[in-house]
Amino acid sequence: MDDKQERWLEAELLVADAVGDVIEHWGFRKALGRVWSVLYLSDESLAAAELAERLQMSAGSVSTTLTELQRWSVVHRVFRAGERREYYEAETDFWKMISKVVSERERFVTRSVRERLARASQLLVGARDAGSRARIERIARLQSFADVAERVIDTFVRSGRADFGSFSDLLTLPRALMNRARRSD
Amino acid sequence: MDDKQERWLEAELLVADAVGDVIEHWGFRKALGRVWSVLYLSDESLAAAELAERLQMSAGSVSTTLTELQRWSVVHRVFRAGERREYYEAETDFWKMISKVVSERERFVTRSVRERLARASQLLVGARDAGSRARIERIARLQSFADVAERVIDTFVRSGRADFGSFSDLLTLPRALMNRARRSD
DNA sequence: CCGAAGTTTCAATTATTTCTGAACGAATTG
DNA sequence: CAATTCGTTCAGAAATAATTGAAACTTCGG
Repeated sequence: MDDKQERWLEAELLVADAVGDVIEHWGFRKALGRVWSVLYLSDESLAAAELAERLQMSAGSVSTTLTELQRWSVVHRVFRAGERREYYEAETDFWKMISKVVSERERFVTRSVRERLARASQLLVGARDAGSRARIERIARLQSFADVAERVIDTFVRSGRADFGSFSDLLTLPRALMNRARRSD
Repeated sequence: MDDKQERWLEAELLVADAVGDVIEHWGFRKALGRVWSVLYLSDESLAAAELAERLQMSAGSVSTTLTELQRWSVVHRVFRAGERREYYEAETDFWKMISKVVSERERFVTRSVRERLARASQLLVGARDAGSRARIERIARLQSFADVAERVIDTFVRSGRADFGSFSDLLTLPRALMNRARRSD
């Protein structure tokens, strides 16, 4: 029945857009979620052209999106004997997806931020007055925060478990160093 | 010494931009991280004008940014007796910040996505052929994924601990329902 | 080798996000 | 109550990001 087909296409889009919105909320392009969804919902692997058709995207955009999804190990290319085109299927191990994404984001913190904090700290060495000491201390806090964050995320990626308990007071300065007006709300 | 002051300004910007980049990587505006940093590094609470000055932002943009930071409970307004202007200070309990953000993002999944998945599922009820059944099953998987995700995130927000072990095979379909070409890479 | 089919790349366009600056409003003071 | 100081808002400007469409490439069969 044709009615059935039509309903299915509507349902597919509904799901694709929902997933697209979720991952957009987590900082990715909506298209990534939409393409993954169609692949996930499909019985069999699909070629780029079919994705473009179903999601009303251009060939270029589908290509870009598939490349990115593969970079995140969230979609895989599959080989079909005798077929010229390339087919794709969705990764279904969600843990793989999460851990890949998280560790990727972690790498950024590690590499780039660390050295900038260190450089900032360098700029202040030798200063002896109270103000400077307090500033040095605060930068040091951010650095140890980066350390802890890296450890926690690392453990998370490895084991699937995370404990953020140690984060609470990492940034809070000892009373002695504080000199603030009282909070109003 | 003026040299000291200059170095400090440079260090401050270095830190602010580093933090800005991090939080940008996690899906927020860079300005949020920059403003939070300057507040965190400061001895005392600061007024909007000082933030604008130090970060070279317009008054409007500082105002918007501070409002958003407060919405996330990441910056607080403080009252200074006898002063007309409003002053701000950084929240230093990082756990508060994380949990607020995560629970906010969770809310989105809960509200909007659930009903769309349900609607998609509705569209397919009654279909008896194998293809339709498989599709219904896959949508059901996404739904239970949403359930589990919500539980895990909820626990995380409450306890600071998360265990993603249960995620691995949630989306994977039973062999019987699969009909795919073999993976090529 | 040629041509067809499929894919990637990229400059140009379009859409979206963010920021600015000026106007408005509220609060405070002389 | 006029003048001043802050803060917010918002229309338009500027900056970024995503998408298209077409050209360039790649692969493969003949």
